[in-house]
Amino acid sequence: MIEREPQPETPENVTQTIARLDHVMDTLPKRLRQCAVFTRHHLHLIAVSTVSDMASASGVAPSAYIRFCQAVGFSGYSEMQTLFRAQYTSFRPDYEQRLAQLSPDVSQGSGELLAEFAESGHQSLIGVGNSVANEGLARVASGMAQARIVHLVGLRRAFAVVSNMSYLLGKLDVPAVLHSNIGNLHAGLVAGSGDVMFAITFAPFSEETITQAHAAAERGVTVYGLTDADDCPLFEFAAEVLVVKEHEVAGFRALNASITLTTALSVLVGAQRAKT
Amino acid sequence: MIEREPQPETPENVTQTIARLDHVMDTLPKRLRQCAVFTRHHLHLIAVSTVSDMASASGVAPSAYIRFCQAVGFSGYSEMQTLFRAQYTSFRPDYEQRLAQLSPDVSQGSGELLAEFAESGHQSLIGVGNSVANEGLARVASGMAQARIVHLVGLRRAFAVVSNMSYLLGKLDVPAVLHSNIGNLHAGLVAGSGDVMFAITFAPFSEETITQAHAAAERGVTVYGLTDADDCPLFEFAAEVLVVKEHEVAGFRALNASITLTTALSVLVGAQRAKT
DNA sequence: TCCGTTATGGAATTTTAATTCCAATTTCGG
DNA sequence: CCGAAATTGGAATTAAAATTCCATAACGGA
Repeated sequence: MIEREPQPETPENVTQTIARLDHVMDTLPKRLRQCAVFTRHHLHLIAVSTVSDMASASGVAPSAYIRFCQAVGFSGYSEMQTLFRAQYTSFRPDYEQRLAQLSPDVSQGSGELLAEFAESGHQSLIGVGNSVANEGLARVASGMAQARIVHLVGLRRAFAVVSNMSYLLGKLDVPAVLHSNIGNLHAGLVAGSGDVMFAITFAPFSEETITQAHAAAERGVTVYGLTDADDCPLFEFAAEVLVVKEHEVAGFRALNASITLTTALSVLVGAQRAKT
Repeated sequence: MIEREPQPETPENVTQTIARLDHVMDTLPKRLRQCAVFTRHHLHLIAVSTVSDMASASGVAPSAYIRFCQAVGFSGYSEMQTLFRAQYTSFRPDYEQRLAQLSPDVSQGSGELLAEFAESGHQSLIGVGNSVANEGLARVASGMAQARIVHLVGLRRAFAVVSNMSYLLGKLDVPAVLHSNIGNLHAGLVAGSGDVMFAITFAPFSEETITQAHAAAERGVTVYGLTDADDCPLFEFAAEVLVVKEHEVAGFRALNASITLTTALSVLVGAQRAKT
């Protein structure tokens, strides 16, 4: 028998899996490539689907899908699924330990840490493509597109996210105001009829942000929100609240999901506005 | 046989499930209550776990866990799990459609766009882990850790990135100043001996940022940089320049790589500083 | 304490999913 | 247009998970 390519090693995390996927993509036969293409765009489904689900979604027989898993370096579907499920169960025993040894020896760990954050970013992004947020996104976008002015509110961790939105919306000629609390301008009072507010707050929720959003809502301003927890006070008065789940490393939550979602949102708003 | 309580109806969504959980909580016997308590706090695990997983996590036998599911109104664990999985696969009905339009690339829907950006994020992150920047990262981190004050400079697209660094460094007790150009403060002139500047600029490079960084460098301040192109002017006078390649969608570059890299950097600086 | 009732854990069973195997089909070099 | 090699779908098998059953234990009222 002809010597096969050096047997690929089992991917150990999402990052490696994606890398290998991209790598083998071109070398696979038709059906297996279908699996690769579909899977690449629906990574988040792996954790909650059976082989048959993934196979039929890929337009392929279950046996083919398993062959695909093997081509990517796993022993079968179960092994691959375990890897993608791990992110939800990530109170993994060794996780806290690993991070505990983070501070003792930092110099050695700089590459390691970066890789951890990259991995964490991948995991955050996997969650972003699906779920409820999708549907609400279109509604929020069209609401914002019709606004006279969009008020952006977000403090602390959320500030970077609204900064980015502010930049993007500006570039797209969408009238937007980035509210910082410099100079005590109170967004809730500045906003007027026909305006829309987009407020971002992550747990533990910023009092200031909530207050401003609430004030705006009471003045009849449509408030949209983005948060990372189901018990966010924004739900009480916002017209729509988007939810992202960010993965975290060593207590530092990533921003990948939030930034990606809000970037897409901004572009949607810009596009919708340009049309009118 | 004595009339049992009116048989609870099957919850149809997560909201109803939670409601019923809270409702029956007090009426359940010991073991089943354990299930309720654990499950209430780990709802997200249901979609990706087996009965045995949930049972042992609740400290209970599998059969008990199933009885618990029935007490909540489901026919068994499978039915409950299906409900929780649905939220990840809510667009599953049109799987077949998707399959059809798979190979020719996406037509723009809001969901599709989001998926594009998520994809773009993955690609950016892949680059971050293995690039050359790795090695420089440790040097930049230790340089920043020894600084009296860290000056953060970045405009336009880069502003969101420095905002985030500012937040993180603050949380980590690293003295850092976020320079905006509000009030015409010129970072290059404020920075003094023993300070370090971290400047971020992406192509096309911000004149303002370059000027400020240059001025600082001339005054003897160590300048570190982050950019996305090899011809960045920062290379001329910065002590070290990190490079990230951001992927782009429809002309909008992502920020995933930059944010991930700078987050890791910030944490490294914080950790190193805490040690001394 | 005793008895009837309810609750519990684990073994036995059923159901469903994962994987392997193989015959049929396609692909490609000559 | 033929034959070898690779690829594929589906049937057969194996593995695993879900559910039921039952003997035992715990509980609560007389």
